[in-house]
Amino acid sequence: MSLSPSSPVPLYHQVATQLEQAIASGQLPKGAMLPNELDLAQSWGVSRPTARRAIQQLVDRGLLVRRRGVGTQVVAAQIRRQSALTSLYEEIIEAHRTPGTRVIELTEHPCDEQVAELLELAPGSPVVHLHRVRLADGEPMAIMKNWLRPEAAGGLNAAELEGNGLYRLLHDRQVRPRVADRVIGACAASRQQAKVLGIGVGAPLVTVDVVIRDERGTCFDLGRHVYDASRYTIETRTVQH
Amino acid sequence: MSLSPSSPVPLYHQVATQLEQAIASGQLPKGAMLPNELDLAQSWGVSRPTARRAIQQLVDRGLLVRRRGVGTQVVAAQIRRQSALTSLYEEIIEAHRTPGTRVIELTEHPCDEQVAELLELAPGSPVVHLHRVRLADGEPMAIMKNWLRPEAAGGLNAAELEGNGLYRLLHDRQVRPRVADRVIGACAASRQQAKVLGIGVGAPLVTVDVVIRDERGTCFDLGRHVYDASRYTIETRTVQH
DNA sequence: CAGTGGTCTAGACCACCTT
DNA sequence: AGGTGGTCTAGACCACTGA
Repeated sequence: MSLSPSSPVPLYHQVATQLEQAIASGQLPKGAMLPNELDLAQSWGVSRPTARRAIQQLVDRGLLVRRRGVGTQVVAAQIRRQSALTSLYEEIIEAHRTPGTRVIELTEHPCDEQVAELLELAPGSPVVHLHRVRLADGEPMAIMKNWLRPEAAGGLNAAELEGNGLYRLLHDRQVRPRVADRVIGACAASRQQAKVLGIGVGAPLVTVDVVIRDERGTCFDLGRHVYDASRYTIETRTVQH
Repeated sequence: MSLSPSSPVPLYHQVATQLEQAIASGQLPKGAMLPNELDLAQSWGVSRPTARRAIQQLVDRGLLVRRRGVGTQVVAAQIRRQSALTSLYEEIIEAHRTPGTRVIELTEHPCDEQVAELLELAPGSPVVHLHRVRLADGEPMAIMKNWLRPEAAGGLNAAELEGNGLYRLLHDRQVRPRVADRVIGACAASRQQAKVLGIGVGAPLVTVDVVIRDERGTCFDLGRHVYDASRYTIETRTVQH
């Protein structure tokens, strides 16, 4: 294991990353027991708290399981990327399909009451409204509507949205999502939705309403997204502490 | 703040709990800045690492936000219970509705190949199959099918399942869920599903496939659940690190 | 520049599990 | 009894923010 103590990336994170790779590569197969903390810390050349922190990171993600008095065990080689706050755009790429976007609308206009309340703006303040259709391999897959605080979305244009995920672009503008609240449900496709997605009226859709906050705790994005249920599912992993 | 150093519940958790209550009660309103770590640690009578750990716990749940060089701020008074691994039974109670269960089937029989692989059993090994309809205020809300390892579900009977959530009963048998992988999607109600749920054929359903592992990393439960989308949504909170 | 949170270390004690 | 992970402490240094 090769660590750079002077690197800006923390030691515990370097350790965790390499440990994760050892699991993903099968070098540490499912069911394998790890050495104890002191041995690991010594072999990594770090203190016990630092070693613990690295291990804990993988425990929190469900890759390792620990039991007091027993030891640390590898649960699964599976390395599901925590879909987290990443955009659908990246998910499509990871599935080795070609993402695409059609921008239907990108306007700035006064917001209604409901949007104002959630974005913590005065009613009637200007907000950026974005309406997209997301494609995978050229076929429509999702209808995505977003309402953004203008200071976050300023200067966005349709051209760059066609080639990048929204969050990628916001990231470049120093807008970083931190907390995402989602409400996931289902509904039947309306006539309009069915037409856009190329499916039948009444076909099942997965709906996701999302509220995104930045590191200051202020909400800068509301999303109302619907997905063709035959083409998309949401995968989550929860770990009990 | 009153702490019991000799209590079996860790200090950092006692602190976190009381801090959470202060936020929930509005004593620390949304947007409020907390004192710095050293002051907090001193006022709580704990060391800085312990204070940090308590704070971090709330940061991970999205209640607090921290910025280096700036401070710690309350994000939201909202205290969404992380639906986590809890059963629908508890969720219904929290919504102040009356839960109910109809046990349709509770049998032990040889499993098919797919179930065997996921439960890590030899094909044809006996598994417990459970088929329930969940009610809220007497109205059907979800159809839940589960396949359980017999050593986990041994001795379950229909009577106790009518009055308790499955996980409550497993908990009493020392079976504790640790990692849950969920795949969430949507589908249209079949004729049979529609009849059971009292909705129209083709009505949208939320589907959840779940794989539950215990602290040893072994999978002891598979679930295939469908919910009436007009009555149920899934709420999640994700925090980016 | 002063103040904040982020990282890292060293060592102590304890609760728990296995044998 | 011996080994494991879980908790807690004390103190040091650093990176970042804002005035």
